[in-house]
Amino acid sequence: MGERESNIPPSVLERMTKYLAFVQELADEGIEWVSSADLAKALSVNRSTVRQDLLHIDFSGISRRGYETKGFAKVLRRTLGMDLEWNMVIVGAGNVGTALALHGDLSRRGFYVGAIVDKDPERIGCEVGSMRVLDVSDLASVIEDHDIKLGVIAVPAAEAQSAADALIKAGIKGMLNLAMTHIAVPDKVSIVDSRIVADLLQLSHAVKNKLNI
Amino acid sequence: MGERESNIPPSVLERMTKYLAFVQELADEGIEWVSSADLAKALSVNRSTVRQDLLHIDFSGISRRGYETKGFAKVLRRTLGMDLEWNMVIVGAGNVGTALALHGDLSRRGFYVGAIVDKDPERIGCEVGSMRVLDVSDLASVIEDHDIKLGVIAVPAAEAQSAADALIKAGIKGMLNLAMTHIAVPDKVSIVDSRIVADLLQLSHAVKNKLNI
DNA sequence: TAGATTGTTAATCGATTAACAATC
DNA sequence: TAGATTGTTAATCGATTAACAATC
Repeated sequence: MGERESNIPPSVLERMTKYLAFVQELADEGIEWVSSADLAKALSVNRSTVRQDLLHIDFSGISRRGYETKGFAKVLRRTLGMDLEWNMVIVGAGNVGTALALHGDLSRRGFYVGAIVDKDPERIGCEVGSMRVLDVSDLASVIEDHDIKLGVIAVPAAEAQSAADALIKAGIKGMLNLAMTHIAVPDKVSIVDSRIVADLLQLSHAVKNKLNI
Repeated sequence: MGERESNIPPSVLERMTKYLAFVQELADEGIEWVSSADLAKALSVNRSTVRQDLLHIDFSGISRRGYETKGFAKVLRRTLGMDLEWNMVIVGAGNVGTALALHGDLSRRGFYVGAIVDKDPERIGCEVGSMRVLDVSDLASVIEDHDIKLGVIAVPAAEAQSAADALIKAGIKGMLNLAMTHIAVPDKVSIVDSRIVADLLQLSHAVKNKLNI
Protein backbone atom coordinates (compact mmCIF):
# COMPACT_ATOMS: atom_id res chain seq x y z
CA MET A 1 0.00 0.00 0.00
CA GLY A 2 2.54 2.53 -1.20
CA GLU A 3 2.48 5.61 0.91
CA ARG A 4 5.39 6.67 -1.23
CA GLU A 5 3.38 9.14 -3.23
CA SER A 6 3.22 11.71 -0.43
CA ASN A 7 5.20 14.91 -0.69
CA ILE A 8 6.36 14.58 -4.23
CA PRO A 9 8.32 17.73 -5.21
CA PRO A 10 6.60 20.07 -7.69
CA SER A 11 9.31 19.53 -10.31
CA VAL A 12 8.60 15.79 -10.29
CA LEU A 13 4.83 16.34 -10.40
CA GLU A 14 5.25 18.59 -13.41
CA ARG A 15 7.21 15.92 -15.27
CA MET A 16 4.65 13.30 -14.29
CA THR A 17 1.90 15.21 -16.07
CA LYS A 18 4.05 14.94 -19.20
CA TYR A 19 4.75 11.25 -18.68
CA LEU A 20 1.03 10.68 -18.37
CA ALA A 21 0.16 12.59 -21.54
CA PHE A 22 2.73 10.62 -23.52
CA VAL A 23 1.99 7.20 -22.02
CA GLN A 24 -1.76 7.70 -22.43
CA GLU A 25 -1.22 8.44 -26.09
CA LEU A 26 0.81 5.24 -26.53
CA ALA A 27 -1.82 3.20 -24.68
CA ASP A 28 -4.52 4.67 -26.93
CA GLU A 29 -2.50 3.62 -29.97
CA GLY A 30 -2.36 0.08 -28.62
CA ILE A 31 1.36 0.20 -27.76
CA GLU A 32 1.85 -1.95 -24.67
CA TRP A 33 5.35 -1.20 -23.46
CA VAL A 34 7.50 1.89 -23.07
CA SER A 35 11.09 2.15 -21.80
CA SER A 36 12.61 4.90 -19.69
CA ALA A 37 14.78 5.74 -22.70
CA ASP A 38 11.71 6.24 -24.91
CA LEU A 39 10.09 8.46 -22.29
CA ALA A 40 13.28 10.45 -21.79
CA LYS A 41 13.71 11.04 -25.50
CA ALA A 42 10.10 12.08 -26.09
CA LEU A 43 10.11 14.59 -23.23
CA SER A 44 13.68 15.89 -23.45
CA VAL A 45 14.74 14.76 -20.00
CA ASN A 46 17.50 12.48 -18.77
CA ARG A 47 16.86 8.72 -18.59
CA SER A 48 18.08 8.66 -15.00
CA THR A 49 15.68 11.44 -14.10
CA VAL A 50 12.79 9.37 -15.43
CA ARG A 51 13.73 6.32 -13.40
CA GLN A 52 14.47 8.44 -10.34
CA ASP A 53 11.04 10.06 -10.65
CA LEU A 54 9.39 6.64 -10.78
CA LEU A 55 10.84 5.83 -7.36
CA HIS A 56 8.22 8.22 -6.03
CA ILE A 57 5.37 6.03 -7.21
CA ASP A 58 4.18 2.54 -6.51
CA PHE A 59 4.79 1.00 -9.91
CA SER A 60 7.46 -1.31 -11.27
CA GLY A 61 8.72 -1.95 -14.75
CA ILE A 62 10.13 -5.17 -16.11
CA SER A 63 13.73 -5.64 -17.20
CA ARG A 64 14.23 -5.67 -20.95
CA ARG A 65 10.64 -4.64 -21.57
CA GLY A 66 10.02 -1.40 -19.76
CA TYR A 67 6.72 -0.19 -18.35
CA GLU A 68 3.28 -1.46 -19.25
CA THR A 69 1.55 1.61 -20.66
CA LYS A 70 -2.01 1.09 -19.42
CA GLY A 71 -1.03 0.25 -15.86
CA PHE A 72 1.51 3.07 -15.85
CA ALA A 73 -1.09 5.61 -16.95
CA LYS A 74 -3.46 4.37 -14.26
CA VAL A 75 -0.89 4.73 -11.48
CA LEU A 76 0.14 8.17 -12.73
CA ARG A 77 -3.48 9.31 -12.73
CA ARG A 78 -3.89 8.10 -9.16
CA THR A 79 -0.62 9.65 -8.04
CA LEU A 80 -1.52 12.97 -9.61
CA GLY A 81 -4.91 12.87 -7.95
CA MET A 82 -6.69 12.55 -11.27
CA ASP A 83 -8.84 9.75 -10.00
CA LEU A 84 -10.27 12.35 -7.67
CA GLU A 85 -12.55 15.07 -8.92
CA TRP A 86 -12.13 18.58 -7.64
CA ASN A 87 -14.79 21.23 -7.65
CA MET A 88 -13.51 24.77 -7.90
CA VAL A 89 -15.07 28.15 -7.38
CA ILE A 90 -13.86 30.98 -9.55
CA VAL A 91 -13.83 34.37 -7.86
CA GLY A 92 -14.17 37.05 -10.50
CA ALA A 93 -16.43 36.79 -13.55
CA GLY A 94 -14.32 39.09 -15.74
CA ASN A 95 -12.48 37.99 -18.86
CA VAL A 96 -10.00 35.74 -17.06
CA GLY A 97 -12.58 34.05 -14.86
CA THR A 98 -14.90 33.53 -17.80
CA ALA A 99 -12.14 32.11 -20.00
CA LEU A 100 -11.22 29.63 -17.28
CA ALA A 101 -14.83 28.65 -16.62
CA LEU A 102 -15.35 27.87 -20.29
CA HIS A 103 -12.06 26.04 -20.72
CA GLY A 104 -12.89 22.40 -21.40
CA ASP A 105 -9.35 21.08 -20.95
CA LEU A 106 -9.59 21.55 -17.19
CA SER A 107 -12.67 19.43 -16.57
CA ARG A 108 -11.12 16.75 -18.76
CA ARG A 109 -8.42 16.60 -16.09
CA GLY A 110 -10.83 16.40 -13.18
CA PHE A 111 -10.97 20.07 -12.27
CA TYR A 112 -14.59 21.14 -12.45
CA VAL A 113 -15.84 24.67 -12.13
CA GLY A 114 -18.61 24.24 -9.56
CA ALA A 115 -19.45 27.93 -9.30
CA ILE A 116 -18.37 31.39 -10.33
CA VAL A 117 -18.87 34.41 -8.10
CA ASP A 118 -18.37 38.14 -8.37
CA LYS A 119 -18.97 41.19 -6.19
CA ASP A 120 -20.25 43.43 -8.96
CA PRO A 121 -24.09 43.57 -8.91
CA GLU A 122 -24.04 44.10 -12.69
CA ARG A 123 -22.38 40.73 -13.15
CA ILE A 124 -24.24 38.74 -10.52
CA GLY A 125 -26.97 36.74 -12.23
CA CYS A 126 -25.33 36.84 -15.67
CA GLU A 127 -24.74 33.58 -17.47
CA VAL A 128 -21.30 32.08 -18.02
CA GLY A 129 -21.69 28.95 -20.10
CA SER A 130 -24.36 26.99 -18.28
CA MET A 131 -23.72 28.70 -14.95
CA ARG A 132 -25.09 31.79 -13.36
CA VAL A 133 -22.72 34.22 -11.62
CA LEU A 134 -23.37 34.12 -7.87
CA ASP A 135 -22.81 36.72 -5.16
CA VAL A 136 -19.37 36.60 -3.54
CA SER A 137 -21.00 37.28 -0.18
CA ASP A 138 -22.69 33.87 -0.42
CA LEU A 139 -19.32 32.09 -0.75
CA ALA A 140 -19.67 30.00 2.41
CA SER A 141 -22.92 28.38 1.30
CA VAL A 142 -21.73 28.07 -2.31
CA ILE A 143 -18.67 26.15 -1.15
CA GLU A 144 -20.74 23.88 1.05
CA ASP A 145 -23.49 23.26 -1.50
CA HIS A 146 -21.07 22.32 -4.29
CA ASP A 147 -18.53 20.44 -2.14
CA ILE A 148 -15.82 22.87 -3.25
CA LYS A 149 -12.25 22.53 -1.96
CA LEU A 150 -10.34 24.78 -4.37
CA GLY A 151 -10.72 28.43 -5.30
CA VAL A 152 -9.32 30.38 -8.22
CA ILE A 153 -8.59 34.06 -7.80
CA ALA A 154 -9.38 35.80 -11.08
CA VAL A 155 -9.84 39.39 -9.95
CA PRO A 156 -7.63 42.46 -10.55
CA ALA A 157 -4.43 42.64 -8.50
CA ALA A 158 -5.81 45.30 -6.19
CA GLU A 159 -8.70 43.08 -5.11
CA ALA A 160 -6.80 39.80 -4.89
CA GLN A 161 -6.07 39.87 -1.16
CA SER A 162 -9.66 40.58 -0.18
CA ALA A 163 -10.88 37.85 -2.55
CA ALA A 164 -8.46 35.45 -0.85
CA ASP A 165 -9.65 36.54 2.58
CA ALA A 166 -13.24 35.89 1.58
CA LEU A 167 -12.33 32.41 0.33
CA ILE A 168 -10.44 31.60 3.52
CA LYS A 169 -13.29 32.82 5.69
CA ALA A 170 -15.66 30.62 3.70
CA GLY A 171 -13.50 27.58 4.45
CA ILE A 172 -11.57 26.99 1.23
CA LYS A 173 -8.69 24.47 1.38
CA GLY A 174 -6.50 25.67 -1.47
CA MET A 175 -6.23 28.55 -3.92
CA LEU A 176 -4.76 29.22 -7.32
CA ASN A 177 -3.84 32.88 -7.65
CA LEU A 178 -4.13 34.17 -11.20
CA ALA A 179 -3.86 37.80 -10.10
CA MET A 180 -0.49 39.36 -10.72
CA THR A 181 0.34 40.10 -7.12
CA HIS A 182 1.48 38.38 -3.96
CA ILE A 183 -1.16 37.09 -1.54
CA ALA A 184 -0.64 36.28 2.13
CA VAL A 185 -2.47 33.23 3.54
CA PRO A 186 -2.42 31.26 6.81
CA ASP A 187 -0.50 27.95 6.89
CA LYS A 188 -3.58 25.77 6.89
CA VAL A 189 -4.52 26.99 3.41
CA SER A 190 -2.43 26.08 0.36
CA ILE A 191 -1.78 28.65 -2.34
CA VAL A 192 -0.04 28.44 -5.69
CA ASP A 193 0.76 31.55 -7.68
CA SER A 194 0.22 31.51 -11.39
CA ARG A 195 3.48 32.55 -12.97
CA ILE A 196 2.36 34.14 -16.19
CA VAL A 197 4.30 37.34 -15.64
CA ALA A 198 7.35 35.43 -14.44
CA ASP A 199 6.97 33.21 -17.50
CA LEU A 200 6.86 36.22 -19.80
CA LEU A 201 9.87 37.78 -18.09
CA GLN A 202 11.81 34.54 -18.39
CA LEU A 203 10.89 34.45 -22.05
CA SER A 204 11.80 38.07 -22.76
CA HIS A 205 15.05 37.60 -20.88
CA ALA A 206 15.96 34.60 -23.02
CA VAL A 207 15.06 36.43 -26.21
CA LYS A 208 16.94 39.52 -25.07
CA ASN A 209 20.10 37.49 -24.54
CA LYS A 210 19.71 35.69 -27.86
CA LEU A 211 19.26 38.94 -29.75
CA ASN A 212 22.00 40.68 -27.74
CA ILE A 213 19.73 43.59 -26.85
CA MET B 1 29.23 48.04 -17.30
CA GLY B 2 27.78 45.03 -15.54
CA GLU B 3 27.41 42.17 -17.94
CA ARG B 4 26.46 40.29 -14.83
CA GLU B 5 22.77 40.26 -15.64
CA SER B 6 23.09 37.64 -18.36
CA ASN B 7 21.77 34.14 -17.76
CA ILE B 8 20.01 34.75 -14.52
CA PRO B 9 18.24 31.53 -13.42
CA PRO B 10 14.43 31.56 -13.63
CA SER B 11 14.08 31.09 -9.87
CA VAL B 12 16.05 34.29 -9.29
CA LEU B 13 14.10 36.19 -11.96
CA GLU B 14 10.86 35.15 -10.31
CA ARG B 15 12.01 36.49 -6.95
CA MET B 16 13.21 39.69 -8.60
CA THR B 17 9.70 40.45 -9.83
CA LYS B 18 8.62 40.28 -6.20
CA TYR B 19 11.50 42.45 -4.98
CA LEU B 20 10.52 45.02 -7.58
CA ALA B 21 6.84 45.06 -6.61
CA PHE B 22 7.74 45.56 -2.94
CA VAL B 23 10.52 48.09 -3.47
CA GLN B 24 8.40 50.10 -5.90
CA GLU B 25 5.69 50.32 -3.28
CA LEU B 26 8.15 51.60 -0.68
CA ALA B 27 9.55 54.14 -3.14
CA ASP B 28 6.03 55.35 -3.89
CA GLU B 29 5.42 55.81 -0.17
CA GLY B 30 8.54 57.95 0.04
CA ILE B 31 10.59 55.37 1.96
CA GLU B 32 14.20 55.76 0.85
CA TRP B 33 16.00 52.73 2.22
CA VAL B 34 15.30 49.02 2.54
CA SER B 35 17.49 46.32 4.08
CA SER B 36 17.91 42.74 2.91
CA ALA B 37 16.23 41.67 6.17
CA ASP B 38 13.15 43.80 5.39
CA LEU B 39 12.92 42.36 1.89
CA ALA B 40 13.38 38.81 3.14
CA LYS B 41 10.68 39.22 5.77
CA ALA B 42 8.15 40.79 3.40
CA LEU B 43 8.58 38.08 0.77
CA SER B 44 9.12 35.03 2.98
CA VAL B 45 12.59 34.23 1.71
CA ASN B 46 15.96 33.89 3.43
CA ARG B 47 18.09 37.02 3.96
CA SER B 48 21.05 35.27 2.39
CA THR B 49 19.01 34.39 -0.65
CA VAL B 50 18.15 38.05 -1.13
CA ARG B 51 21.80 39.14 -0.97
CA GLN B 52 22.89 36.23 -3.14
CA ASP B 53 20.28 37.19 -5.74
CA LEU B 54 21.57 40.75 -5.78
CA LEU B 55 25.01 39.48 -6.84
CA HIS B 56 23.39 38.89 -10.22
CA ILE B 57 22.73 42.58 -10.75
CA ASP B 58 24.82 45.68 -11.00
CA PHE B 59 23.67 47.46 -7.86
CA SER B 60 25.25 47.95 -4.47
CA GLY B 61 23.79 48.70 -1.09
CA ILE B 62 25.42 50.66 1.71
CA SER B 63 26.42 49.15 5.04
CA ARG B 64 24.10 49.97 7.93
CA ARG B 65 21.58 51.53 5.58
CA GLY B 66 20.59 48.98 3.00
CA TYR B 67 19.46 49.66 -0.55
CA GLU B 68 18.19 52.94 -1.94
CA THR B 69 14.66 52.09 -3.06
CA LYS B 70 14.35 54.27 -6.17
CA GLY B 71 17.68 53.23 -7.65
CA PHE B 72 17.03 49.62 -6.72
CA ALA B 73 13.68 49.64 -8.51
CA LYS B 74 15.29 51.19 -11.55
CA VAL B 75 18.02 48.56 -11.78
CA LEU B 76 15.50 45.76 -11.23
CA ARG B 77 13.33 47.10 -14.03
CA ARG B 78 16.33 47.19 -16.34
CA THR B 79 17.51 43.73 -15.32
CA LEU B 80 14.07 42.27 -15.84
CA GLY B 81 13.89 43.90 -19.24
CA MET B 82 11.07 46.18 -18.15
CA ASP B 83 12.76 49.19 -19.65
CA LEU B 84 12.20 47.41 -22.94
CA GLU B 85 8.78 47.14 -24.45
CA TRP B 86 7.71 43.91 -26.05
CA ASN B 87 5.02 43.58 -28.64
CA MET B 88 3.23 40.27 -28.62
CA VAL B 89 0.91 38.57 -31.04
CA ILE B 90 -1.81 36.38 -29.59
CA VAL B 91 -2.68 33.37 -31.70
CA GLY B 92 -6.26 32.37 -30.96
CA ALA B 93 -9.11 34.84 -30.38
CA GLY B 94 -11.13 32.52 -28.15
CA ASN B 95 -11.85 33.12 -24.49
CA VAL B 96 -8.26 32.73 -23.35
CA GLY B 97 -6.78 34.90 -26.08
CA THR B 98 -9.42 37.56 -25.54
CA ALA B 99 -8.93 37.58 -21.78
CA LEU B 100 -5.19 38.04 -22.22
CA ALA B 101 -5.63 40.77 -24.84
CA LEU B 102 -7.88 42.75 -22.51
CA HIS B 103 -5.71 42.24 -19.43
CA GLY B 104 -4.32 45.62 -18.48
CA ASP B 105 -1.76 44.31 -15.96
CA LEU B 106 0.42 43.00 -18.78
CA SER B 107 0.86 46.25 -20.69
CA ARG B 108 1.61 47.93 -17.38
CA ARG B 109 4.64 45.63 -17.27
CA GLY B 110 5.77 46.38 -20.80
CA PHE B 111 4.12 43.48 -22.59
CA TYR B 112 1.88 44.94 -25.26
CA VAL B 113 -0.56 43.00 -27.36
CA GLY B 114 0.33 44.24 -30.85
CA ALA B 115 -2.05 41.97 -32.68
CA ILE B 116 -4.41 39.05 -32.27
CA VAL B 117 -4.93 36.47 -35.01
CA ASP B 118 -7.17 33.48 -35.58
CA LYS B 119 -7.76 30.97 -38.35
CA ASP B 120 -11.55 30.89 -38.01
CA PRO B 121 -13.16 33.10 -40.73
CA GLU B 122 -16.02 33.79 -38.32
CA ARG B 123 -13.64 35.40 -35.88
CA ILE B 124 -11.38 37.24 -38.32
CA GLY B 125 -12.44 40.86 -38.46
CA CYS B 126 -14.19 40.81 -35.07
CA GLU B 127 -13.21 43.40 -32.50
CA VAL B 128 -11.29 42.57 -29.35
CA GLY B 129 -10.94 45.73 -27.31
CA SER B 130 -9.62 48.27 -29.76
CA MET B 131 -8.12 45.63 -32.04
CA ARG B 132 -9.44 43.71 -34.97
CA VAL B 133 -8.79 39.98 -35.22
CA LEU B 134 -6.41 39.33 -38.14
CA ASP B 135 -5.92 36.27 -40.32
CA VAL B 136 -3.34 33.80 -39.02
CA SER B 137 -2.10 33.30 -42.58
CA ASP B 138 -0.90 36.92 -42.56
CA LEU B 139 1.32 36.28 -39.52
CA ALA B 140 4.60 37.11 -41.27
CA SER B 141 3.50 40.60 -42.27
CA VAL B 142 1.70 41.16 -38.95
CA ILE B 143 4.91 40.38 -37.08
CA GLU B 144 6.95 42.66 -39.27
CA ASP B 145 4.46 45.54 -39.26
CA HIS B 146 4.11 45.60 -35.49
CA ASP B 147 7.74 44.80 -34.63
CA ILE B 148 6.63 41.70 -32.76
CA LYS B 149 9.16 39.42 -31.08
CA LEU B 150 6.93 37.30 -28.82
CA GLY B 151 3.93 35.10 -29.55
CA VAL B 152 1.31 33.68 -27.21
CA ILE B 153 -0.33 30.40 -28.08
CA ALA B 154 -3.95 30.57 -26.94
CA VAL B 155 -5.54 27.85 -29.05
CA PRO B 156 -6.90 24.42 -28.05
CA ALA B 157 -4.31 21.74 -27.27
CA ALA B 158 -4.90 19.93 -30.57
CA GLU B 159 -3.99 23.01 -32.60
CA ALA B 160 -1.08 24.21 -30.48
CA GLN B 161 1.72 22.63 -32.48
CA SER B 162 0.49 23.99 -35.82
CA ALA B 163 0.03 27.44 -34.26
CA ALA B 164 3.62 27.25 -33.03
CA ASP B 165 4.84 26.14 -36.45
CA ALA B 166 3.07 29.10 -38.06
CA LEU B 167 4.70 31.49 -35.56
CA ILE B 168 8.15 30.00 -36.15
CA LYS B 169 7.74 30.19 -39.91
CA ALA B 170 6.73 33.84 -39.55
CA GLY B 171 9.97 34.55 -37.68
CA ILE B 172 8.91 34.77 -34.02
CA LYS B 173 11.73 34.83 -31.43
CA GLY B 174 9.93 33.46 -28.39
CA MET B 175 6.63 31.88 -27.43
CA LEU B 176 4.49 31.51 -24.35
CA ASN B 177 2.43 28.34 -24.58
CA LEU B 178 -0.90 28.61 -22.78
CA ALA B 179 -2.25 25.44 -24.40
CA MET B 180 -2.25 22.44 -22.15
CA THR B 181 0.10 20.32 -24.21
CA HIS B 182 3.78 19.97 -25.04
CA ILE B 183 5.13 21.82 -28.07
CA ALA B 184 8.37 21.02 -29.93
CA VAL B 185 10.42 23.96 -31.20
CA PRO B 186 13.87 24.42 -32.76
CA ASP B 187 16.70 25.67 -30.54
CA LYS B 188 16.77 29.16 -32.02
CA VAL B 189 13.28 29.86 -30.69
CA SER B 190 12.59 30.16 -26.95
CA ILE B 191 9.47 28.66 -25.46
CA VAL B 192 8.00 28.74 -21.97
CA ASP B 193 5.08 26.54 -21.03
CA SER B 194 2.35 27.99 -18.90
CA ARG B 195 1.96 25.71 -15.92
CA ILE B 196 -1.66 26.17 -14.98
CA VAL B 197 -2.42 22.44 -14.98
CA ALA B 198 0.80 21.67 -13.15
CA ASP B 199 -0.12 24.43 -10.69
CA LEU B 200 -3.57 22.95 -10.12
CA LEU B 201 -2.11 19.48 -9.66
CA GLN B 202 0.44 20.79 -7.19
CA LEU B 203 -2.38 22.50 -5.35
CA SER B 204 -4.68 19.48 -5.31
CA HIS B 205 -1.78 17.31 -4.21
CA ALA B 206 -1.06 19.61 -1.28
CA VAL B 207 -4.73 19.73 -0.29
CA LYS B 208 -5.05 15.96 -0.67
CA ASN B 209 -2.17 15.41 1.73
CA LYS B 210 -3.52 17.96 4.19
CA LEU B 211 -6.96 16.37 4.21
CA ASN B 212 -5.53 12.83 4.22
CA ILE B 213 -7.58 11.78 1.22
C1' DT C 1 34.39 53.84 18.52
C1' DA C 2 30.64 50.37 18.46
C1' DG C 3 27.43 48.17 15.98
C1' DA C 4 24.62 47.14 12.09
C1' DT C 5 24.39 45.63 7.46
C1' DT C 6 26.57 44.70 3.33
C1' DG C 7 29.29 41.55 -0.12
C1' DT C 8 31.33 37.26 -0.49
C1' DT C 9 33.10 32.90 0.70
C1' DA C 10 32.03 28.43 2.72
C1' DA C 11 28.68 24.79 4.13
C1' DT C 12 24.50 22.53 3.43
C1' DC C 13 20.84 20.82 1.11
C1' DG C 14 18.28 18.94 -2.69
C1' DA C 15 17.82 17.71 -7.42
C1' DT C 16 19.90 15.86 -11.47
C1' DT C 17 22.95 12.73 -13.74
C1' DA C 18 26.01 8.71 -13.92
C1' DA C 19 27.17 4.07 -12.88
C1' DC C 20 26.31 -0.57 -12.11
C1' DA C 21 24.60 -4.77 -9.98
C1' DA C 22 20.19 -7.28 -10.24
C1' DT C 23 16.98 -9.35 -13.29
C1' DC C 24 14.25 -10.78 -16.89
C1' DT D 1 23.42 -17.83 -22.20
C1' DA D 2 23.90 -12.97 -23.71
C1' DG D 3 22.20 -8.67 -23.60
C1' DA D 4 18.99 -5.07 -22.59
C1' DT D 5 16.65 -2.49 -19.18
C1' DT D 6 15.30 -1.93 -14.66
C1' DG D 7 15.97 -0.24 -9.57
C1' DT D 8 19.14 1.79 -6.64
C1' DT D 9 23.32 3.63 -4.97
C1' DA D 10 26.97 7.01 -5.74
C1' DA D 11 28.73 11.31 -7.93
C1' DT D 12 27.89 15.71 -9.63
C1' DC D 13 25.84 19.86 -10.05
C1' DG D 14 23.32 23.92 -8.69
C1' DA D 15 20.65 26.48 -5.49
C1' DT D 16 19.86 27.78 -0.79
C1' DT D 17 21.48 28.95 3.70
C1' DA D 18 25.06 30.15 7.07
C1' DA D 19 29.06 32.57 8.50
C1' DC D 20 32.01 36.32 8.72
C1' DA D 21 35.31 39.84 7.36
C1' DA D 22 34.82 44.45 5.25
C1' DT D 23 32.70 48.81 5.72
C1' DC D 24 29.96 52.56 6.67
